[in-house]
Amino acid sequence: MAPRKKRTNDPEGMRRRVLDVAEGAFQARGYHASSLGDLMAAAGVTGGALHHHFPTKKALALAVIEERVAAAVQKTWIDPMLAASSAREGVRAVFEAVAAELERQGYVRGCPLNNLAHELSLADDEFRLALAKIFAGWRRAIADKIRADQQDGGEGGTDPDRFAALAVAAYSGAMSMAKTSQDAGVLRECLRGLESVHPSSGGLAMRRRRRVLLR
Amino acid sequence: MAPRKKRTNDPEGMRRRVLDVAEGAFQARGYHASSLGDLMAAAGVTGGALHHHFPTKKALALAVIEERVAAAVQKTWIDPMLAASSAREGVRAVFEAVAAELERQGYVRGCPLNNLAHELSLADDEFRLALAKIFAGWRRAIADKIRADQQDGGEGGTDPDRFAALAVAAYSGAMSMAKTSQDAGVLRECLRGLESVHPSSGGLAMRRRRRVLLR
DNA sequence: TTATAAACAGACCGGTTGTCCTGTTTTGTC
DNA sequence: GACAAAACAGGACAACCGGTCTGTTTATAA
Repeated sequence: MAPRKKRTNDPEGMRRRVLDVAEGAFQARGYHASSLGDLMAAAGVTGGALHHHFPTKKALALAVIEERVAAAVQKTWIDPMLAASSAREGVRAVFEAVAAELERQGYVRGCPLNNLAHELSLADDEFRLALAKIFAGWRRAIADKIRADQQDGGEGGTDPDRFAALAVAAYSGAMSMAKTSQDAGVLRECLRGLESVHPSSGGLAMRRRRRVLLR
Repeated sequence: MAPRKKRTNDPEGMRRRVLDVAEGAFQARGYHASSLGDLMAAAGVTGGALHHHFPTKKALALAVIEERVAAAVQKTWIDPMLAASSAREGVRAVFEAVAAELERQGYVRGCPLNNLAHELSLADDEFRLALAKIFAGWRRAIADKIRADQQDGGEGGTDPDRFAALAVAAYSGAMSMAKTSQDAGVLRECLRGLESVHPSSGGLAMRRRRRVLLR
């Protein structure tokens, strides 16, 4: 009786559990509002174990950013973009999918990347750089897709980097508003607006087209 | 000699000084990262005085949101929009002005509204509502300007609410990226993208135009 | 087995945080 | 001038935070 407690070392599992809890807490409450005590309790982890895997709170946040936030962007945006038949179709699909998912769960927690970016970018350069890297990869994926479309004969005069920047900005801003109003509708509104983006006048697109025509 | 210290009650001035400091600190470091001790020291205010004007930290933040953040949006966006010759020109002017200002000061602190919205929207419903109200007024100002343009014969098939949502989202998201990369250039990229928004196909615009043509 | 390091437990500590409370001074009113 | 209320000063405090420290248990390799 009184079965002796048996401990089983599972470093990877413990690390994963901590990251799971931290990812959720940072997303829902933010970095500063999440205490290590809360995380320890939620993950069922002692202080010694937590400190063993993540010496400081900053190290934990950095791991969340580099492993979890980056992965979330990859899964939500980059993978669907690679799989899409075109850049525009990919953007549309992601907006729709996210809006539908938010409406299904009836609650908007916001974009993980943007949430942390706002709170941590000015606090620490290491945070800022890690976050900026994810933004850059996100934009690059969209721009590359536009370029691929153009090699296939589509997307005539659209400037890839410009469209990518606008798509990411529109999504980020729309999520910000959706979070504040707790209503995913604005995502769809912004998508409709995005779909009206065409290189019809001015800018680099015009210049490019002209050059081609003069040849 | 030893001139007796004379105190002069100046409730409004003291309140203003506290709000000034709090506005700056919340913007630069965020709500949770700004302690009342820091604010008191920076404003040269004692605990008693602070507590007299703002019973809790939350009350202070609410005042910052309702008085300062709302005023900032009014000054930066709504007033220029009202003064502009058209909605598109107004949006362009604001983007350019903000980008130029950021480049002048060589530092991007981000959008006050978005900064606080991300940190506080999920923390407290009172915060969230106050912030949502400012977002709504911002979008309404732009949409109203589009409607005014349409009454003057311009902006044919542009959907006012849709364009307004996209403009606000693009600005918010662009500022988010600018803050993270500490580079205002993305603001200009997004502006160029926004300028390519025309009601040329799909959506309500298409339906409207078709209806006109069929008459 | 034995040595060796990694993995984990849990108490501990100095510093900070937001708030409250008791006084004192100033201001307005009769 | 008397008096009440507002404005302000400043200390006290309990809760909490992040980090450190020491000690124990588990896994690994010789």
